[in-house]
Amino acid sequence: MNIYQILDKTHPINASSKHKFIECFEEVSFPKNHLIIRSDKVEKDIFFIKKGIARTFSNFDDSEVTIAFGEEGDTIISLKSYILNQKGYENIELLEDCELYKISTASLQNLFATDIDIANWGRKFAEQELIKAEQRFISNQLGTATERYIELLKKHPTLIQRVSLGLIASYLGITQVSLSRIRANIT
Amino acid sequence: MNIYQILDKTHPINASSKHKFIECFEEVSFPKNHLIIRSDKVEKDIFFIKKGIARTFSNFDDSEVTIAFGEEGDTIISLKSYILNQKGYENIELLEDCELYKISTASLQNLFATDIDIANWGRKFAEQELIKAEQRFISNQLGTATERYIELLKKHPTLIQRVSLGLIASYLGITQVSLSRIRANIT
DNA sequence: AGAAAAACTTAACAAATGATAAAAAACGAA
DNA sequence: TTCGTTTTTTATCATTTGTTAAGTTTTTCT
Repeated sequence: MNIYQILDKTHPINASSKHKFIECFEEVSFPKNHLIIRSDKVEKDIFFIKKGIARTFSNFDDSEVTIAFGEEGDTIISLKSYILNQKGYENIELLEDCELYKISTASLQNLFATDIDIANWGRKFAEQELIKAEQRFISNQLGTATERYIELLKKHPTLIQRVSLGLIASYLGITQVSLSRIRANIT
Repeated sequence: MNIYQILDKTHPINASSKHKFIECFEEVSFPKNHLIIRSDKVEKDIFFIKKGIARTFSNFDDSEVTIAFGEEGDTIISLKSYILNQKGYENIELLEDCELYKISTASLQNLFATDIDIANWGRKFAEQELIKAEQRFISNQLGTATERYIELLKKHPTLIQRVSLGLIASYLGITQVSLSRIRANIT
């Protein structure tokens, strides 16, 4: 998915603003297993996935939560770095070799402050992420792990082939062993 | 909390834009138990709480999830109406007699399209809600209901006095009976 | 104040999930 | 391919949370 499609997906931008915007991006590649965002750092860049898949997760004590998976067109971002310029709670690792579009938060802030079309793009971007976050929250509060797993299968059927069971389980908020048991029961 | 404080809390706006912005608000009052946002409607307005407390919840089948409580300075909003102009999944009821500031989404869209300062205010607003949503999600995935209850007590000590146990339980994702048992165990 | 309604607690049993361990299957590198 | 590693399954037992029901306390209304 190229950068034009990625930006347009969020919000249309007029041609001259879009040109200015796209000039700030750089294409980069990283290998599988690369830890691209670290929770102990204020991250200076955000990324969009051209090709590949990533996992956002958070560590506390000895346990780990998978917050999200990102596929082509999705964003790799430390929210607390991007929004508050603070150390985040997210780590993001690449689950495959990835091709990414990179832009610095400094460039973004500058574009937001000077171009109303891009400012509204930034607003739409946050709003769409917010909708996703709330839907995710509601579906995790409702129903059993079995229901959530079946819903995930329906919504992201390809994900199960690309990602290990343990990570899916951590995304669903259960242990890998529980998920294996659930799979045995629904077939 | 007045409308100046509420708007500034999110993002500073220059004086003339702020004046234009505030002119679009209207003060309204509603009694306790009023259902101000309904999930079966596209809502045309959003509200900020001057005085009082509200609860956002979602119904599916026969169960109900409390998504959030809103106190003074917080927003009463159907995200899907505001962002996508679609019917939402949220109901919002007032838990006390409330004084509110009201603005139409149409006015907001108009302000966003024409004033870069207000567009960036809208961006910051969505971003801050996003941070809250993600923190909430992470803390609900981690640890036991007991830990989440203790965390809530620390973060919002006044809430427990203003809101019934059943609603707190539904916020924590457990039943009222379970929460009562938890309270009996931690004292 | 007194009656009715709502909120909260307690208890017993059921269901879902966690923890641990061991075995089987799938995957990857030499 | 083959050996070693990782992933997945299966099983057992412990813990947490849900369900139902009954009883107590608190709040609300007249």
